Amino acid sequence: MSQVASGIDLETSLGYILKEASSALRTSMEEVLRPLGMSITHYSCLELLAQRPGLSNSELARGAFVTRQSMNVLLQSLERDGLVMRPQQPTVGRVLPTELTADGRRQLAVASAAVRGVEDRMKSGLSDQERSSLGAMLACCVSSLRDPER
Amino acid sequence: MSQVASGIDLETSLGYILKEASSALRTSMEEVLRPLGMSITHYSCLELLAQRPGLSNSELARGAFVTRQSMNVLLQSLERDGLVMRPQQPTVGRVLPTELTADGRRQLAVASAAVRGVEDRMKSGLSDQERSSLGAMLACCVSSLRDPER
DNA sequence: TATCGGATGTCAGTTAGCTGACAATCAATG
DNA sequence: CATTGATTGTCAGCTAACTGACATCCGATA
Repeated sequence: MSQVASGIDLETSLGYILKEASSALRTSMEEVLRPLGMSITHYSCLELLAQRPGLSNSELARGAFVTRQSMNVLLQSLERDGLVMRPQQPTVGRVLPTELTADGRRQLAVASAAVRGVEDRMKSGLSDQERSSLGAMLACCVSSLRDPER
Repeated sequence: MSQVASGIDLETSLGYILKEASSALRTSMEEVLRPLGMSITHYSCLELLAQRPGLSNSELARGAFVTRQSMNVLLQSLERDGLVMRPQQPTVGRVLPTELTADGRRQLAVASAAVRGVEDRMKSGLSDQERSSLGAMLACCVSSLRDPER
Protein backbone atom coordinates (compact mmCIF):
# COMPACT_ATOMS: atom_id res chain seq x y z
CA MET A 1 0.00 0.00 0.00
CA SER A 2 2.78 2.41 0.90
CA GLN A 3 4.58 4.13 -1.95
CA VAL A 4 8.25 3.45 -2.54
CA ALA A 5 10.45 6.52 -2.50
CA SER A 6 10.85 7.89 -6.03
CA GLY A 7 8.84 4.94 -7.32
CA ILE A 8 5.52 5.10 -9.11
CA ASP A 9 2.39 4.29 -7.17
CA LEU A 10 0.48 2.05 -9.51
CA GLU A 11 -2.88 2.78 -7.95
CA THR A 12 -2.42 6.51 -8.54
CA SER A 13 -0.36 6.45 -11.74
CA LEU A 14 -2.24 7.89 -14.68
CA GLY A 15 -0.05 5.88 -17.01
CA TYR A 16 -0.98 2.65 -15.32
CA ILE A 17 -4.69 3.42 -15.28
CA LEU A 18 -4.48 4.43 -18.91
CA LYS A 19 -2.89 1.12 -19.81
CA GLU A 20 -5.47 -0.67 -17.70
CA ALA A 21 -8.31 1.04 -19.53
CA SER A 22 -6.75 0.43 -22.91
CA SER A 23 -6.24 -3.22 -22.06
CA ALA A 24 -9.82 -3.65 -20.89
CA LEU A 25 -11.11 -2.00 -24.05
CA ARG A 26 -8.90 -4.20 -26.24
CA THR A 27 -10.11 -7.34 -24.46
CA SER A 28 -13.76 -6.34 -24.81
CA MET A 29 -13.34 -5.51 -28.48
CA GLU A 30 -11.59 -8.81 -29.15
CA GLU A 31 -14.45 -10.63 -27.47
CA VAL A 32 -17.07 -9.14 -29.78
CA LEU A 33 -14.90 -9.23 -32.93
CA ARG A 34 -13.67 -12.81 -32.55
CA PRO A 35 -17.10 -14.35 -33.35
CA LEU A 36 -17.03 -12.24 -36.53
CA GLY A 37 -13.63 -13.60 -37.49
CA MET A 38 -12.02 -10.19 -37.23
CA SER A 39 -9.09 -8.77 -35.29
CA ILE A 40 -8.99 -5.24 -33.94
CA THR A 41 -6.54 -4.10 -36.59
CA HIS A 42 -8.70 -5.73 -39.24
CA TYR A 43 -11.73 -3.81 -37.99
CA SER A 44 -9.77 -0.57 -37.58
CA CYS A 45 -8.61 -0.76 -41.17
CA LEU A 46 -12.14 -1.14 -42.51
CA GLU A 47 -13.44 1.65 -40.28
CA LEU A 48 -10.71 3.99 -41.44
CA LEU A 49 -11.46 3.22 -45.07
CA ALA A 50 -15.17 3.84 -44.57
CA GLN A 51 -14.54 7.29 -43.21
CA ARG A 52 -11.63 8.22 -45.42
CA PRO A 53 -11.81 6.30 -48.70
CA GLY A 54 -8.65 6.16 -50.74
CA LEU A 55 -6.26 6.04 -47.81
CA SER A 56 -2.84 4.60 -48.64
CA ASN A 57 -1.19 1.71 -46.85
CA SER A 58 1.07 4.01 -44.82
CA GLU A 59 -1.79 6.28 -43.85
CA LEU A 60 -3.85 3.30 -42.73
CA ALA A 61 -0.91 2.07 -40.68
CA ARG A 62 -0.62 5.38 -38.86
CA GLY A 63 -4.36 5.46 -38.26
CA ALA A 64 -4.37 1.97 -36.81
CA PHE A 65 -1.17 2.49 -34.79
CA VAL A 66 0.82 -0.27 -36.46
CA THR A 67 3.79 -0.23 -38.85
CA ARG A 68 3.17 0.01 -42.58
CA GLN A 69 4.75 -3.45 -42.90
CA SER A 70 2.11 -4.94 -40.64
CA MET A 71 -0.67 -3.07 -42.39
CA ASN A 72 0.61 -4.25 -45.74
CA VAL A 73 0.30 -7.88 -44.69
CA LEU A 74 -3.23 -7.23 -43.47
CA LEU A 75 -4.21 -5.38 -46.65
CA GLN A 76 -3.05 -8.29 -48.76
CA SER A 77 -5.32 -10.68 -46.88
CA LEU A 78 -8.22 -8.22 -46.96
CA GLU A 79 -7.73 -7.84 -50.70
CA ARG A 80 -7.53 -11.59 -51.17
CA ASP A 81 -10.80 -11.95 -49.23
CA GLY A 82 -12.47 -9.34 -51.39
CA LEU A 83 -13.02 -6.79 -48.63
CA VAL A 84 -10.90 -4.02 -50.10
CA MET A 85 -9.62 -3.02 -53.55
CA ARG A 86 -6.35 -1.49 -54.66
CA PRO A 87 -5.37 -0.44 -58.17
CA GLN A 88 -2.81 -2.65 -59.89
CA GLN A 89 -0.65 0.31 -60.73
CA PRO A 90 -0.09 3.54 -58.79
CA THR A 91 -1.40 6.62 -60.60
CA VAL A 92 1.00 8.95 -58.81
CA GLY A 93 4.16 8.08 -56.92
CA ARG A 94 4.08 4.70 -55.22
CA VAL A 95 0.82 5.31 -53.40
CA LEU A 96 -1.92 2.72 -53.83
CA PRO A 97 -5.22 4.25 -52.68
CA THR A 98 -7.43 1.62 -51.06
CA GLU A 99 -11.22 1.37 -51.24
CA LEU A 100 -13.81 -0.77 -49.50
CA THR A 101 -15.76 -3.27 -51.56
CA ALA A 102 -19.44 -3.99 -51.02
CA ASP A 103 -18.47 -7.07 -49.02
CA GLY A 104 -16.13 -4.96 -46.94
CA ARG A 105 -18.87 -2.48 -46.19
CA ARG A 106 -21.21 -5.28 -45.20
CA GLN A 107 -18.70 -6.85 -42.84
CA LEU A 108 -17.88 -3.46 -41.38
CA ALA A 109 -21.53 -2.69 -40.67
CA VAL A 110 -21.82 -5.72 -38.41
CA ALA A 111 -18.51 -5.12 -36.69
CA SER A 112 -19.15 -1.43 -36.23
CA ALA A 113 -22.40 -2.10 -34.42
CA ALA A 114 -20.66 -4.57 -32.11
CA VAL A 115 -17.83 -2.15 -31.35
CA ARG A 116 -20.28 0.66 -30.77
CA GLY A 117 -21.91 -1.53 -28.14
CA VAL A 118 -18.60 -1.96 -26.36
CA GLU A 119 -17.88 1.73 -26.48
CA ASP A 120 -21.33 2.54 -25.16
CA ARG A 121 -20.81 0.15 -22.28
CA MET A 122 -17.47 1.77 -21.55
CA LYS A 123 -19.08 5.21 -21.38
CA SER A 124 -22.16 4.03 -19.50
CA GLY A 125 -21.00 5.40 -16.16
CA LEU A 126 -20.14 8.86 -17.45
CA SER A 127 -22.31 11.90 -18.05
CA ASP A 128 -22.27 13.63 -21.43
CA GLN A 129 -20.13 16.37 -20.01
CA GLU A 130 -17.69 13.88 -18.51
CA ARG A 131 -17.39 12.04 -21.82
CA SER A 132 -16.41 15.14 -23.72
CA SER A 133 -13.99 16.33 -21.04
CA LEU A 134 -12.44 12.85 -20.90
CA GLY A 135 -11.86 12.98 -24.63
CA ALA A 136 -10.40 16.46 -24.42
CA MET A 137 -8.04 15.53 -21.61
CA LEU A 138 -6.85 12.42 -23.42
CA ALA A 139 -6.22 14.49 -26.54
CA CYS A 140 -4.27 16.92 -24.38
CA CYS A 141 -2.13 14.05 -23.07
CA VAL A 142 -1.46 12.87 -26.62
CA SER A 143 -0.23 16.24 -27.81
CA SER A 144 1.89 16.69 -24.70
CA LEU A 145 3.52 13.32 -25.30
CA ARG A 146 4.15 13.91 -28.99
CA ASP A 147 5.30 17.48 -29.04
CA PRO A 148 8.94 17.90 -28.10
CA GLU A 149 7.84 21.07 -26.31
CA ARG A 150 8.45 21.46 -22.65
CA MET B 1 -15.13 14.74 -42.35
CA SER B 2 -18.76 13.65 -42.51
CA GLN B 3 -19.78 10.72 -40.39
CA VAL B 4 -21.00 7.54 -42.00
CA ALA B 5 -24.43 6.41 -40.88
CA SER B 6 -24.16 3.97 -37.98
CA GLY B 7 -20.36 4.13 -38.22
CA ILE B 8 -18.00 5.41 -35.57
CA ASP B 9 -16.56 8.87 -35.96
CA LEU B 10 -12.90 8.38 -35.18
CA GLU B 11 -12.34 12.00 -34.22
CA THR B 12 -15.07 11.79 -31.58
CA SER B 13 -14.75 8.15 -30.56
CA LEU B 14 -13.57 7.78 -26.98
CA GLY B 15 -12.25 4.33 -27.83
CA TYR B 16 -10.09 5.67 -30.63
CA ILE B 17 -8.72 8.54 -28.54
CA LEU B 18 -8.04 6.12 -25.72
CA LYS B 19 -6.07 3.87 -28.05
CA GLU B 20 -4.29 6.90 -29.44
CA ALA B 21 -3.25 8.03 -25.96
CA SER B 22 -2.19 4.55 -24.97
CA SER B 23 -0.15 4.20 -28.14
CA ALA B 24 1.56 7.56 -27.61
CA LEU B 25 2.38 6.62 -24.03
CA ARG B 26 3.76 3.26 -25.10
CA THR B 27 5.95 4.87 -27.76
CA SER B 28 7.30 7.46 -25.33
CA MET B 29 8.02 4.83 -22.71
CA GLU B 30 9.79 2.62 -25.22
CA GLU B 31 11.94 5.57 -26.25
CA VAL B 32 13.23 6.18 -22.75
CA LEU B 33 13.48 2.49 -21.78
CA ARG B 34 15.27 1.32 -24.92
CA PRO B 35 18.56 3.06 -24.00
CA LEU B 36 18.34 1.21 -20.68
CA GLY B 37 17.94 -2.11 -22.44
CA MET B 38 14.46 -2.63 -21.01
CA SER B 39 11.05 -3.28 -22.50
CA ILE B 40 7.84 -1.95 -21.02
CA THR B 41 6.83 -5.34 -19.67
CA HIS B 42 10.32 -5.75 -18.21
CA TYR B 43 9.99 -2.42 -16.42
CA SER B 44 6.41 -3.11 -15.34
CA CYS B 45 7.46 -6.37 -13.75
CA LEU B 46 10.18 -4.73 -11.68
CA GLU B 47 7.88 -1.89 -10.65
CA LEU B 48 5.21 -4.32 -9.53
CA LEU B 49 7.73 -6.29 -7.49
CA ALA B 50 9.03 -3.15 -5.81
CA GLN B 51 5.59 -2.21 -4.60
CA ARG B 52 4.30 -5.68 -3.86
CA PRO B 53 7.22 -7.99 -3.06
CA GLY B 54 6.54 -11.69 -3.25
CA LEU B 55 4.09 -11.52 -6.13
CA SER B 56 3.67 -14.76 -8.02
CA ASN B 57 4.13 -15.23 -11.75
CA SER B 58 0.40 -15.21 -12.41
CA GLU B 59 -0.16 -12.13 -10.28
CA LEU B 60 2.64 -10.31 -12.10
CA ALA B 61 1.09 -11.29 -15.41
CA ARG B 62 -2.26 -9.82 -14.44
CA GLY B 63 -0.61 -6.66 -13.19
CA ALA B 64 1.34 -6.19 -16.39
CA PHE B 65 -1.59 -7.13 -18.65
CA VAL B 66 0.06 -10.11 -20.31
CA THR B 67 -0.52 -13.86 -20.04
CA ARG B 68 1.23 -15.84 -17.35
CA GLN B 69 3.04 -17.72 -20.11
CA SER B 70 4.56 -14.49 -21.39
CA MET B 71 5.44 -13.34 -17.89
CA ASN B 72 7.06 -16.68 -17.16
CA VAL B 73 9.42 -16.28 -20.11
CA LEU B 74 10.30 -12.77 -18.94
CA LEU B 75 10.84 -13.89 -15.34
CA GLN B 76 13.24 -16.59 -16.48
CA SER B 77 15.39 -14.03 -18.27
CA LEU B 78 15.18 -11.60 -15.35
CA GLU B 79 16.24 -14.37 -13.01
CA ARG B 80 19.09 -15.36 -15.31
CA ASP B 81 20.26 -11.73 -15.36
CA GLY B 82 20.15 -11.56 -11.57
CA LEU B 83 17.41 -8.96 -11.32
CA VAL B 84 14.89 -11.09 -9.47
CA MET B 85 14.95 -14.17 -7.24
CA ARG B 86 12.57 -17.10 -6.93
CA PRO B 87 12.77 -19.99 -4.48
CA GLN B 88 13.76 -23.33 -5.97
CA GLN B 89 10.80 -25.05 -4.38
CA PRO B 90 7.34 -23.69 -3.65
CA THR B 91 6.55 -23.49 0.07
CA VAL B 92 2.82 -23.67 -0.48
CA GLY B 93 0.94 -24.88 -3.53
CA ARG B 94 2.72 -24.21 -6.82
CA VAL B 95 3.23 -20.51 -6.17
CA LEU B 96 6.78 -19.18 -6.49
CA PRO B 97 6.92 -15.76 -4.79
CA THR B 98 9.34 -13.45 -6.58
CA GLU B 99 11.61 -10.83 -5.06
CA LEU B 100 13.79 -8.09 -6.46
CA THR B 101 17.56 -8.38 -6.03
CA ALA B 102 19.80 -5.42 -5.28
CA ASP B 103 20.67 -5.25 -8.97
CA GLY B 104 17.00 -5.28 -9.83
CA ARG B 105 16.32 -2.42 -7.47
CA ARG B 106 19.19 -0.44 -8.96
CA GLN B 107 17.98 -0.95 -12.52
CA LEU B 108 14.44 -0.10 -11.50
CA ALA B 109 15.51 3.17 -9.87
CA VAL B 110 16.92 4.45 -13.17
CA ALA B 111 13.98 3.23 -15.22
CA SER B 112 11.43 4.54 -12.78
CA ALA B 113 12.86 8.03 -12.95
CA ALA B 114 12.76 7.94 -16.75
CA VAL B 115 9.17 6.71 -16.80
CA ARG B 116 8.18 9.29 -14.25
CA GLY B 117 9.51 11.93 -16.61
CA VAL B 118 7.30 10.61 -19.41
CA GLU B 119 4.27 10.52 -17.17
CA ASP B 120 4.93 14.07 -15.97
CA ARG B 121 5.19 15.25 -19.57
CA MET B 122 1.92 13.51 -20.35
CA LYS B 123 0.18 15.30 -17.48
CA SER B 124 1.88 18.64 -18.12
CA GLY B 125 -1.17 20.19 -19.77
CA LEU B 126 -3.60 19.21 -17.03
CA SER B 127 -4.42 20.85 -13.71
CA ASP B 128 -4.27 18.83 -10.50
CA GLN B 129 -8.02 18.59 -10.46
CA GLU B 130 -8.12 17.44 -14.08
CA ARG B 131 -5.52 14.76 -13.39
CA SER B 132 -7.51 13.23 -10.58
CA SER B 133 -10.79 13.40 -12.48
CA LEU B 134 -9.13 11.85 -15.53
CA GLY B 135 -7.94 8.97 -13.39
CA ALA B 136 -11.36 8.54 -11.83
CA MET B 137 -13.13 8.55 -15.18
CA LEU B 138 -10.71 6.01 -16.64
CA ALA B 139 -11.24 3.77 -13.63
CA CYS B 140 -14.96 4.14 -14.17
CA CYS B 141 -14.56 3.01 -17.80
CA VAL B 142 -12.54 0.01 -16.68
CA SER B 143 -15.16 -1.21 -14.23
CA SER B 144 -17.93 -0.62 -16.76
CA LEU B 145 -16.07 -2.72 -19.33
CA ARG B 146 -15.28 -5.54 -16.94
CA ASP B 147 -18.53 -5.89 -15.05
CA PRO B 148 -21.18 -7.85 -16.91
CA GLU B 149 -23.69 -5.43 -15.36
CA ARG B 150 -25.87 -3.32 -17.53
C1' DT C 1 18.61 21.08 -64.44
C1' DA C 2 20.61 18.28 -60.79
C1' DT C 3 20.49 16.77 -56.20
C1' DC C 4 19.07 15.64 -51.82
C1' DG C 5 15.67 14.68 -48.11
C1' DG C 6 11.62 12.45 -47.08
C1' DA C 7 7.89 9.23 -47.96
C1' DT C 8 6.10 4.95 -49.92
C1' DG C 9 5.56 -0.08 -50.98
C1' DT C 10 7.63 -4.28 -50.15
C1' DC C 11 10.90 -8.16 -49.07
C1' DA C 12 13.14 -10.77 -45.35
C1' DG C 13 14.18 -12.16 -40.65
C1' DT C 14 13.26 -11.79 -35.65
C1' DT C 15 10.60 -11.62 -31.56
C1' DA C 16 7.21 -10.83 -28.15
C1' DG C 17 2.97 -12.29 -26.94
C1' DC C 18 -0.76 -15.34 -27.79
C1' DT C 19 -3.59 -20.01 -27.56
C1' DG C 20 -3.78 -24.79 -26.33
C1' DA C 21 -2.65 -28.26 -23.21
C1' DC C 22 -1.09 -30.76 -19.06
C1' DA C 23 -0.09 -32.13 -14.23
C1' DA C 24 0.11 -30.34 -9.57
C1' DT C 25 -2.04 -28.11 -5.79
C1' DC C 26 -5.43 -25.82 -2.90
C1' DA C 27 -10.16 -24.79 -1.28
C1' DA C 28 -14.76 -25.99 -0.86
C1' DT C 29 -18.35 -29.01 -1.07
C1' DG C 30 -20.78 -33.39 -1.00
C1' DC D 1 -12.98 -38.88 3.15
C1' DA D 2 -13.77 -38.10 -1.74
C1' DT D 3 -14.70 -35.05 -5.41
C1' DT D 4 -15.17 -31.12 -7.95
C1' DG D 5 -13.69 -26.59 -9.47
C1' DA D 6 -10.37 -23.05 -9.71
C1' DT D 7 -5.56 -21.58 -9.79
C1' DT D 8 -0.72 -22.11 -10.71
C1' DG D 9 3.59 -23.18 -13.21
C1' DT D 10 5.21 -24.78 -17.42
C1' DC D 11 5.78 -27.05 -22.06
C1' DA D 12 4.93 -26.58 -27.01
C1' DG D 13 3.44 -24.34 -31.23
C1' DC D 14 1.65 -20.36 -33.68
C1' DT D 15 0.75 -15.66 -35.05
C1' DA D 16 0.87 -10.90 -35.31
C1' DA D 17 3.68 -7.20 -35.11
C1' DC D 18 8.22 -5.51 -35.01
C1' DT D 19 13.08 -3.98 -37.00
C1' DG D 20 16.16 -3.73 -40.85
C1' DA D 21 16.84 -2.98 -45.55
C1' DC D 22 16.10 -1.70 -50.41
C1' DA D 23 14.50 0.51 -54.70
C1' DT D 24 11.19 3.84 -56.17
C1' DC D 25 9.11 8.23 -56.44
C1' DC D 26 7.81 13.10 -55.18
C1' DG D 27 9.00 17.78 -53.83
C1' DA D 28 12.03 21.34 -52.65
C1' DT D 29 16.24 23.48 -52.98
C1' DA D 30 20.62 25.06 -54.94
